[in-house]
Amino acid sequence: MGRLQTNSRFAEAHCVHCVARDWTVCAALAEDELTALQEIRLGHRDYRAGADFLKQGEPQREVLTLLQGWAMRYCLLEDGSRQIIDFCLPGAFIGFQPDSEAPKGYAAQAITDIKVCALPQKGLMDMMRQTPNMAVRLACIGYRDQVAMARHLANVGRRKARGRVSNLLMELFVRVRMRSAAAVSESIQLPLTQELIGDALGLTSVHVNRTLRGLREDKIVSLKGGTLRILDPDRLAEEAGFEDGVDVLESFS
Amino acid sequence: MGRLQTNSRFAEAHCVHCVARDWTVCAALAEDELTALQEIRLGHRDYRAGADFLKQGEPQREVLTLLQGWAMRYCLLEDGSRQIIDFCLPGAFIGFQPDSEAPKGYAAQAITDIKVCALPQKGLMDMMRQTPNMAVRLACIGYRDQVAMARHLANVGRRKARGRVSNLLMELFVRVRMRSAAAVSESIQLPLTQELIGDALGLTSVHVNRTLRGLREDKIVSLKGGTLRILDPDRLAEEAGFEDGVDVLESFS
DNA sequence: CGGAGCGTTGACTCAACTCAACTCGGGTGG
DNA sequence: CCACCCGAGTTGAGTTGAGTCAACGCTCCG
Repeated sequence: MGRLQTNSRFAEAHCVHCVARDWTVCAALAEDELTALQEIRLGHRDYRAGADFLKQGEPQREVLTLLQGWAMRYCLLEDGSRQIIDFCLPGAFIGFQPDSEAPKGYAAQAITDIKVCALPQKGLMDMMRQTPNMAVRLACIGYRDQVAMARHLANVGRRKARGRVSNLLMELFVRVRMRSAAAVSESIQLPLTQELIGDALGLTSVHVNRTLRGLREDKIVSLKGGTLRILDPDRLAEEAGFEDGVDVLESFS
Repeated sequence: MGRLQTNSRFAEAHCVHCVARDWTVCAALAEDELTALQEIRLGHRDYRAGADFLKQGEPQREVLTLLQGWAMRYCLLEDGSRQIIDFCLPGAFIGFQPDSEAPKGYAAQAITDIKVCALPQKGLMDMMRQTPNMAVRLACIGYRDQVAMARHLANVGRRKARGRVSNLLMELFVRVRMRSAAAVSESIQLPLTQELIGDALGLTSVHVNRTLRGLREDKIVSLKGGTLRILDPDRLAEEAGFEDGVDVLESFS
C-alpha cells in the first residue's frame, strides 16, 4: 500500500539518461560503469505522498535514489513522535547502511508523490569493490550528508524558533533554487506542512505557525499555500545565522 | 599551540600494531594494504585537553584518526555558542570531507589529552581508488556515523532534558564499555563537564546540573568527579527511551 | 593566599508547549 | 447541488520546561 503499480510497460530510461544523474551516485561514473549499474538496479518505483518506503527497525536489502518529488528521512521515537532528519530532493541517496541485513536506523517517507530508483545494497557493495569511482563517490556523499546533518543538529540544538525556521527556509530555498536552471526568482514551491517543519525543527506545529506569522508580519518571508516567498533576503540571512550568502552555496546537495 | 612536541624520537608503531586498528579505517585492510597506508600517513600527534585540532571554516588537507583519549566534533554558531556533534573515542575518524580544499563544516577539539594519527586527505582518496577495501570501509564508517548522528538529532529535537541526559549517558556508557575488555562494571570514567553535556544536548550547564541531581536523587545514575555510575539500568533505559538494551549494542562505533 | 574553573542552588523570566476552539478549502457522498 | 467532513492552518489562554542571573562552595594549582 502506498506503493503504486509500477508502470513497467513503459521502458525505464537507461541510467545514462537518468533525471537525477548529476545529483546522485552516478555523477562520477563513466558510461560503461553506468551500464554496469544499470545491470544491477532493481528498477523504478512510484510511491504516493505519505507512503513509508523505508521502515525503521526493519532490514531492507535495498537502497533508494530519489528521482522525482520530495521525501524525508526521520527517526521514530518510542513515544510515537518523530524527528525529521532531513528533507530529500531528487538525487538523494537513501537507506545505505554498512550491514545490509541490519535494521534501518531511520525511516523514510514520501512527502509528495515520488519516483525512486531501487538498488540492491549487496550489489552496490560488490560494485564498489570493482569500480573505485563508485566507492569514492558513495563515501563522499556519506560525508557530505554528515556535514549537512551536523548543521541541522546545530540549528535545532542552539537556535530559538525564529532562527530555526528562518534557517530551514533559507536552506530549502537555496537547495531548490540550485537545481532549477530557471530564472532567479524570490519564490519557490515548498510542499511542506507546518507540522513537517515542526517535526524537523523540534517544535510544535502551533509554534511554527506563530513563528511564521511573525516572519510574515515583519516582511521577511511568507509561506502560503505551498509557495515560499523571500521578501527580505538580507534580514532572512541574518535571522537564519548565515554570515553571508557565500557559505550557503557550497556543500548543499 | 595546544599541540605538544611530537615525541618523534620514539618510533611510532607500525600500522599493524596500531592501538585503534580494530576500531577505525584499518580494520578492513590486509597487511600489505596496511603497509601502503603506513607509507602515506603523516604521523602521530599529541594535543592537550582543550586544543582545537580541526578548525571550522578553514581548509585542512588532512584527516585524523583518534588513537587515545576523548575528543569532540562541534559546530560553532555565529553568536559564539557551539553545538557538539558527537563525542569521539579512540578509532573515531575525524575531518573527512569530499573536497579536501573546502573549509571544514565543523571543528574538533581534544577533551582530554589525546593522540591522533594524521592522514593526508588526498593520499587517502588516491588509496581509495586503488584498494577497494579502504573505500568500502570508509564509506561504511561515514554512513554508520550518519545513523548515530540521526539518533543524536532525535534525542535533542524530541526529548526533554531528563530524557536527553539519560539517553546520552546510556549511549556513552555502552560505547565505553564495549571497547574495554574489562570485567563488566556499573561504572565508567567520563571526562565530560556539565557544560560539555549541555552543549551536546542543547541545554545550559545549569539545567544539566539540575537534571543530574534529579537522576541522582531518584537513584538512577550518578555522575561525580569524572565517574559515571549506573545505579538502575532498567529505569535509565526507560528514561533514555531505549526499548530494551538490545538495539543499543549494535551500530555504535 | 588568591584565583580560575567547575559544580550547586535559588529566584525570576521567558520561550515553547498544551489544550481548545474556530476558520478555511477541497473533496466526497447523498 | 448541497451537506458534511477532514486535514491544515489560526488564534487565544494558561501551563511548564528551560534559560538567565547571580551568589556561593569546592578543589586544584601557581
